[in-house]
Amino acid sequence: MGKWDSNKKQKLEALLNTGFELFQSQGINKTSIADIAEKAGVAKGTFYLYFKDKYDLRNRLIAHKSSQLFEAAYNALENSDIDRNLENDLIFIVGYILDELNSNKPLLTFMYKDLSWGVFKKALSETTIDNEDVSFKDIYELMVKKAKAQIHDPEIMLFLIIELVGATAYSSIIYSDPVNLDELKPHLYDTIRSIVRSYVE
Amino acid sequence: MGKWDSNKKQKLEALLNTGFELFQSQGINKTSIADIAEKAGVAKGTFYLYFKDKYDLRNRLIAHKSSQLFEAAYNALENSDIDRNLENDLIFIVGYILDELNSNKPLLTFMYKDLSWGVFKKALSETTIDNEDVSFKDIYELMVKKAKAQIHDPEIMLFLIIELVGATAYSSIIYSDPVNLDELKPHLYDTIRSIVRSYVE
Amino acid sequence: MGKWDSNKKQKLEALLNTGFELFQSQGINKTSIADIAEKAGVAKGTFYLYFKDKYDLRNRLIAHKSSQLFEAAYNALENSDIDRNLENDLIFIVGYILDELNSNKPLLTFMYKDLSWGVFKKALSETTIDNEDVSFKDIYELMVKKAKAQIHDPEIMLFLIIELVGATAYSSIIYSDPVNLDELKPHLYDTIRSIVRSYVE
Amino acid sequence: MGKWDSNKKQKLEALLNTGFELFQSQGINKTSIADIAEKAGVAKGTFYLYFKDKYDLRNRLIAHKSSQLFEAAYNALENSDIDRNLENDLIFIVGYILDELNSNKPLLTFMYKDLSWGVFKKALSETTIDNEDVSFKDIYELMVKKAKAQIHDPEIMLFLIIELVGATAYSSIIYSDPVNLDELKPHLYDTIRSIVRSYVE
DNA sequence: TATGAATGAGGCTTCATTCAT
DNA sequence: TATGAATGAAGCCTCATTCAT
Repeated sequence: MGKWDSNKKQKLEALLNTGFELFQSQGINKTSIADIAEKAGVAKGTFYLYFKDKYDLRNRLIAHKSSQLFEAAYNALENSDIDRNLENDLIFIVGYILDELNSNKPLLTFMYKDLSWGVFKKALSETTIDNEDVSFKDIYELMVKKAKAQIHDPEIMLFLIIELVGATAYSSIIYSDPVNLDELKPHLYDTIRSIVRSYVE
Repeated sequence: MGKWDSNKKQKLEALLNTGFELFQSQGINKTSIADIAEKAGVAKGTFYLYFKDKYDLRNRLIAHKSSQLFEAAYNALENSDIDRNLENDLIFIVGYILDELNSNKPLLTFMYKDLSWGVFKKALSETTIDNEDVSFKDIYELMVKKAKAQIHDPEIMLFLIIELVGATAYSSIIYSDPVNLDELKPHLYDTIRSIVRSYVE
Repeated sequence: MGKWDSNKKQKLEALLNTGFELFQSQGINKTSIADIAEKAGVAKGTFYLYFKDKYDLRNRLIAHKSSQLFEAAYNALENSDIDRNLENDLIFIVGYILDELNSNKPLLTFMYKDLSWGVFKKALSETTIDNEDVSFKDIYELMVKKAKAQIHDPEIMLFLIIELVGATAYSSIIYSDPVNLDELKPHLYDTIRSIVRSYVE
Repeated sequence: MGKWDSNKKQKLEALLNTGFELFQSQGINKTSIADIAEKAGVAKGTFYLYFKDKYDLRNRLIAHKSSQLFEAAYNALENSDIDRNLENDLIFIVGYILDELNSNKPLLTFMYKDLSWGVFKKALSETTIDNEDVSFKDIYELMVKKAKAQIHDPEIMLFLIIELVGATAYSSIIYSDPVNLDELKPHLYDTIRSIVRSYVE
């Protein structure tokens, strides 16, 4: 990789990092492209060489960060010594992600706003930098396949779980409303178990 | 009521209606206060006599519209001949609201963005214009009380159901992703039944 | 005086007092008529029954306050035991007013902005509430007449002194630039004495 | 100098000139940034690339114009054949400036409003474009040094003279109150001579 | 006299985007 | 690729003033 290319990559990295920082801390509406460019140390015009507009940047960031989160959760699962089965695996992953978001509320806020299943699915299919061969989608498929029992409609099952967790977690973590995360967890885990069981043939 | 008071009420109504229309059709970001005022036939300054800013208007509209929706759903339930019990009642209400939102997608879009459980709870406590004595909160409490079995943590149960339905419905109705509403319904109803059952003591 | 009239007078008083307060604390540009009316406890429209606009109110206040200041200075002079002659009298009055303004900087700021000799002369001719027969103009004329020597062009002499004192005092009291009030005083007094002497025939 | 730099300078010049014109003719309160930009032939946003707000522009203009005025007065003095000494020099300069302001009342109005000794001192230290090495401050110091007698507190002496002249000139030129400029001059000159003499050791 | 809702012109400022360099 | 001056539309909001009551 020539010096030129690495320089180019540096600017892209700087824009991504700065964008993430600012979106997290101030929200996307209050972050201007001028802010991002200045803080990233590049000219305003340069921004447009890499992104269509700030929403383009945001979408890329959401996909990337979600993907990273699932990746980390899965790695933790692999290194854990819990009793492995579909229910437990899903709950471990949910728990990991909830704890992560709870300790990084700006990240939660950033990811949640305008988050759509579409963006999400894209993120789940995305292969992360560290593990270039496997996406969470692949992993989930594997988990389903390995399950002792047959699961019907696994995608819808995942959809229900993710939306349920996402929506309740946001309210719980950000507003502690109607209960805080620790109080929410048992309810959530019970519900997830119910959902999984109802998809077992 | 003096000539002024009625005039005042008219302007307020005009602003509310116009705001709702424009937020629905263009989204809040692309709707300017100037647009609202002009279309409502009042001066720009008049807007500020009634609302702090456009987010204030939006919050009031969301609360109002949500409240109306629940009210209508409950009225329909009362006039229906289904076998009445907590599970059936909740599913009827969810179904009614989903159909309503499915046939009025702009309303769904409008209500869902930045919808928080907090705003929602406020809406649920709000007494509608038509039925000045009862809020959905009251109704829900009654439904719980009437249930044959004891329900523990009814508020959390409602929270789980509402967030689950809200999040999945949005994706399903707006993007038909991962499935369309008709395909989603049975999954959703099963899940709701599971949830309710797990809260029965 | 009927209740009606006294009520009327009360509103006027309230507007004058509130206007003075707000002009002093925030400046005239940042004070709106709405502010004044609200704080004075009257309706906005009422303001226009008493004043043409806020500049009208300001001019009346400046004239009134200046007049009061000179009145107070003169009263102090009368009760003092200094060696009475034109030079000493003027310096006493100047000193009194400077000390007053130094301890009430908002008053100085308020009076100085846009203060014109025209407004001032009007103020000097105004008879104050407490002493309804005599204005400072009368007093000054008396002082000049009583002087042992003849003074030519007494009005111009007063003009020079007032403008000199006003302009230097403002800079000195507000900014301590180029020197603070205590350092300025001897210079000012010397200059005033020089001026007076040059008007003695 | 690149094409851009020269372009930049042109825009700045245009804004300065237009701002001066409009402030002079309409006053700063009635001059909007939109007016200035439009008349200068630049976009409204461009204004903000050069100035923080219109008061920033005004301050820069006052400093610049004052500086120019003193420069011109000093040049005239150098080319005159009066009997040179501190008193005469100062009176020559005062006279020159008074005549200048008398024949350019809008300039006087513009410079006088909110003029502070602070702004002024800055202007006096400013080196003008034409004569890049010498400021009026330097010149004044030279004049004082060259004086046959020792002058104590020369800065305060200048302060007294400038404030006296400024304040009286304004009233006299703009309102002919209490006398017009020609009538005022001898009084002013006498007073200046008195002041100077009182600072001679 | 007194009110205060309504007006709507007009100010300030931001910022995404372009384009000449 | 990279720059950043310039643009100008667009937004928000304030506020003096009017006028029906």
